[in-house]
Amino acid sequence: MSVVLNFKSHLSELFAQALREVAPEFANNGSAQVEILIERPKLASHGDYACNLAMQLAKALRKPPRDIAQALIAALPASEVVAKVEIAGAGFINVFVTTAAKQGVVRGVLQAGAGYGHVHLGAGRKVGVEFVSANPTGPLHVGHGRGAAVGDCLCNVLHAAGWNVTREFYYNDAGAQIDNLMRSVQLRCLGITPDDPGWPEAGYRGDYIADVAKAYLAREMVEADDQHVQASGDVNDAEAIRHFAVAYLRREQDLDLRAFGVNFDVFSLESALYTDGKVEETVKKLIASGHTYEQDDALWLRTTDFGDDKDRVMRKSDGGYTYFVPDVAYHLDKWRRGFGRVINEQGSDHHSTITRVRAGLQALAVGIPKGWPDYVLHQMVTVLKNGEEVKISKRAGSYVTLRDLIDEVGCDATRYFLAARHPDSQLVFDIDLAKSQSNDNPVYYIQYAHARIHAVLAQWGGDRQSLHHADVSALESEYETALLQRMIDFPQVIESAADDLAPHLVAFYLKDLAAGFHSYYNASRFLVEDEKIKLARLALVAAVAQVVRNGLLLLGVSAPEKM
RNA sequence: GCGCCCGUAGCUCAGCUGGAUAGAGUACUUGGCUACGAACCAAGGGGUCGGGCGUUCGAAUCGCUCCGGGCGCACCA
Repeated sequence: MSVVLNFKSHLSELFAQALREVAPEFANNGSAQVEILIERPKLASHGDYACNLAMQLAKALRKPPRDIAQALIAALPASEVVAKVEIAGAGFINVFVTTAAKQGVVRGVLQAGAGYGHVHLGAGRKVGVEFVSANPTGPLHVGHGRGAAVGDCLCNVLHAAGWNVTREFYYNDAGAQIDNLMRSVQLRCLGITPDDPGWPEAGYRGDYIADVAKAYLAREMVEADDQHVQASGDVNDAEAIRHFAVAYLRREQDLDLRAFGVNFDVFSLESALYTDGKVEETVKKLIASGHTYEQDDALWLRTTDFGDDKDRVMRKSDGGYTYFVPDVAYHLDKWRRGFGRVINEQGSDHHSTITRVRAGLQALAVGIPKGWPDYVLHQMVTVLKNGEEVKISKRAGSYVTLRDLIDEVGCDATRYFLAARHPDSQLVFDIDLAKSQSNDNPVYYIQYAHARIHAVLAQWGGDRQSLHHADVSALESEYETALLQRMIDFPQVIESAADDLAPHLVAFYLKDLAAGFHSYYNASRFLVEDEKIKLARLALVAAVAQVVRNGLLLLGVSAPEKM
């Protein structure tokens, strides 16, 4: 007998068959349609799975829902998985799954190991995920940290859901902000500080600018994976300063990201889009498309043809391009690299670019689908320190850097904090709370479950491989079946997180799983006399540890065996 | 003014492809280590799901509207 673990789809098929018998016109190839929804009830007394089919059909069939439920149950094909079926409430059909069927998950988890939970939604298709993409004009702050945590976790989840994921970082290393950066460093080289009257309004005021200037004057070398830049020390060489400052700050950002456990496959430079001629090419294509026009010495794109509320300038009257032109060129490049799907994770303050970029891509008329690319926008992070909000402004030099957070509250806790909330909700990061109560952080609660299990397994000292074939038929208690069911849910959590682009679901799932384990731990003993019971329980908790570990790795959080 | 997001327990947040008695953490009260890790567990109080109207057998969830908060509305990026 093959082991059924995806009870949801199994039950869905059973109900589809029953439906064909009871109301054929609503079945798959019938004229009317109804969705067969199998959900997990909140209360255990309502069974393991519930189906609301009867209530959906009641009106059309003009029969009481409970009568329809009765008929559906009568028509339900036999299954080894189903222990009991009940009608409840207004007409819910509650299904109880046999404990024996649930027990199969233990072997399933232990054999699949790190692969347990993986699903095939993506079918190996390519998806490009761009995230962080901070301007190389200063250190990464909390907001970037949220982008890094959410984006990286999303990538992990998509990978687990069967997508072929590429992580990409885009550097806006051209344009006006970089000019400001260059000028700020140059002034610092000349000994002018932000407090001096000659300091420009748009200049960057942070202390790190002085560090860059000092390094430049000292003719330091910036070494990183893809770049080696030697400072000339010449205060009058604007190009050399620009080049060095960008390289210096990119290196700092890379180091921060690495310390945060986030790695990218591809780094794209805005400046390269100019030097490679991709910006020019995009402009020519847009002009050829007929969606552009000249007005007031500027070149405009008629983005209103594609749903924008007003047209946008492409080439300014001073001859330079606006930001969104290289952005369109960049996305055209992504499309040509074969990404049928692209997800951009950004702060919600960038949401106005969405319409523009999509409009530009549509104007190109190269076959890019309308809603391409996808966006995940995280809301702003406000930071509390000493009970007061810290205003983040690069220019003012007021900062809470990602590096500070990693140093003060740790990488694991920071990642968990930033990834464990819905991207749509604003986030208050209370630094004092995160620091002072770091032991109450939910991430430790989850890690503790993992460590506890490993302590038990170490105490036992037996061959862990032997647990893969343990007889688990003794696992019948309330605690045990609850844990079995939670582990069965894991693949569906990954599926939902990938579908909804909502990595925080993994964090909440893990908290529930850990809670289930801690309750079990306090209510039971594992190293008991009875060999069969002992091995069954050890197999169960070993499987739980595996799922906890798999989930923590999705979040980019470590799964320590001791803490 | 227009667009996007949010408003759920004192606080921080889940739940939102409509489902049954709205959940967790924290804080507060009480109990549990001479047995595998107490960074844990068990029990208790705490709610007009921002307000109103509507759709529905059924609304925290969908629609409209009002109120409140965040972000964005450049020939900046």
